[in-house]
Amino acid sequence: MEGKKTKGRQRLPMEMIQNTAARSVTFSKRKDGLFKKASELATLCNADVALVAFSPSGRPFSFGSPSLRTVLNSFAHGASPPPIDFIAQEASSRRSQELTNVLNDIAAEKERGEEIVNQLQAERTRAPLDDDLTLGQLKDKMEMLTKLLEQIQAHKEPMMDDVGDTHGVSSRNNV
Amino acid sequence: MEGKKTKGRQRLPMEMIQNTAARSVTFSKRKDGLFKKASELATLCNADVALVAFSPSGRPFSFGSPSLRTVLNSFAHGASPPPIDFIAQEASSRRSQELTNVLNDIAAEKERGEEIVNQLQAERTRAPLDDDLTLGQLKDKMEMLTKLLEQIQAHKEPMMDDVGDTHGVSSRNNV
DNA sequence: AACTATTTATAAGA
DNA sequence: TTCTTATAAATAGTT
Repeated sequence: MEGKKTKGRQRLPMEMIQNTAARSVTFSKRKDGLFKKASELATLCNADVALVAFSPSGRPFSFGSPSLRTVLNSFAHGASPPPIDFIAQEASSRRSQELTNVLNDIAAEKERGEEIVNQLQAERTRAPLDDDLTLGQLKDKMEMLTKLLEQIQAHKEPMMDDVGDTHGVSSRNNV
Repeated sequence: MEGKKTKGRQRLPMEMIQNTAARSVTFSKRKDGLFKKASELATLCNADVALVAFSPSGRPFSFGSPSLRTVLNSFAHGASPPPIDFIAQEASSRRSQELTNVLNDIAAEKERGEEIVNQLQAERTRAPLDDDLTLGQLKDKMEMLTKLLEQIQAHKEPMMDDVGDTHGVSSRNNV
C-alpha cells in the first residue's frame, strides 16, 4: 500500500468504446453523472427535465422533474410548463422529428456549418422583425436569409456515418 | 492586462437560484453541458438516450439518439422497469399508455414539419425575391425563415436538438 | 468499489 | 452574450 501511481484520467476518443467491459463501466459512471447533472439542472434552475437512457444491455433508466410524463406531455403538446408566451405556443406546431433530423444533418456539417451559424447568429441578433420595417428593409433581409438558407441546404448531406469526434457526434444518430 | 482576478468556480448550494438573471445564465451553461454529456454517453456507449428540458422561460430543448421518438417509444413499451433511485423516480406501471399517447402526438406533428420544410425548399427555389409581394406576405415569409434559422442556430451546440422556438423576436430578455 | 491524475465543467467576473 | 480564469467536479485507467 504505497506506490500509488495511477494514470489518472486520460483523453477519451469520442467514438464507441469497442471493449464491451470497458463500455459497460463507462456507461455506469457516465450515466450516474448525467442523471446527477439532470437533477441539478432541474433543482438549480427550477426547470422541467426528462431523461431516459438505456444501458448497452438494454436496461432502462429514467428521470423526470416534476415527472417524466409531465415533461414529455408538455413537450408533445407544446405547452411550456413555466412562463408561456403565446408565441412559443404557436411555434410548437412546427415541432417534428423530421424537421429535427434535417437540422441535425445540417449541424453535422461543422466546418462550414460553424461559419454559417455565426452569420445566422449575427443576423438574428440584429433586427428582430419589427413591425416598423419598411418593405424595402424586409426584402433585403429576406434576401439575406434566403441566401443563408441556400448555403445551408446546399450543405445538407447524408451523414449516417460519423465525423470522427471533436464535439460528440454520434455515429448512429443526429449530432 | 494585469489585475485580472476572477474568483473562479465557487461551490453552488443545491437549491433554486433565486436571482432570475443568474438562474438563466446557469441554465444556459448547464443545459449545454448536460446535452453534451447525453450525446457523449450515446456515442461512447452506443446507448439510446432521450433528453428534454425546458428553460426557465419555457423554451424546449431536446436530444434523442437514435431519435427522441425511438427512445421514448422503446421506453414506453420497454420490458424491464428502471431501477428506482432517488433519481429514477418514474414508475414503470403507468408509463406505457401515457407515453404511447405522447409519442403519437409527437409523430402526428411530423407532417406539419415536413410541410414547412417543403415550403422552405420551394421558397428558396423560387426567384430570390418577387416584387409583387405584399408587406404582409413578406413578413410571413420572414417569420418562417427566421424561425427555421433559429432552430438551426440551436444546433451550434452539436449534440442538441432545439425543436422549439420563440418566434425569434424577443431575444432581448429571454433565456 | 477505491483511488488519483487529469480532463472537464463552470461560477464569477470582465 | 461571449470570453476569461480560478476552482470545483467528473471520470479514464489502475488496482
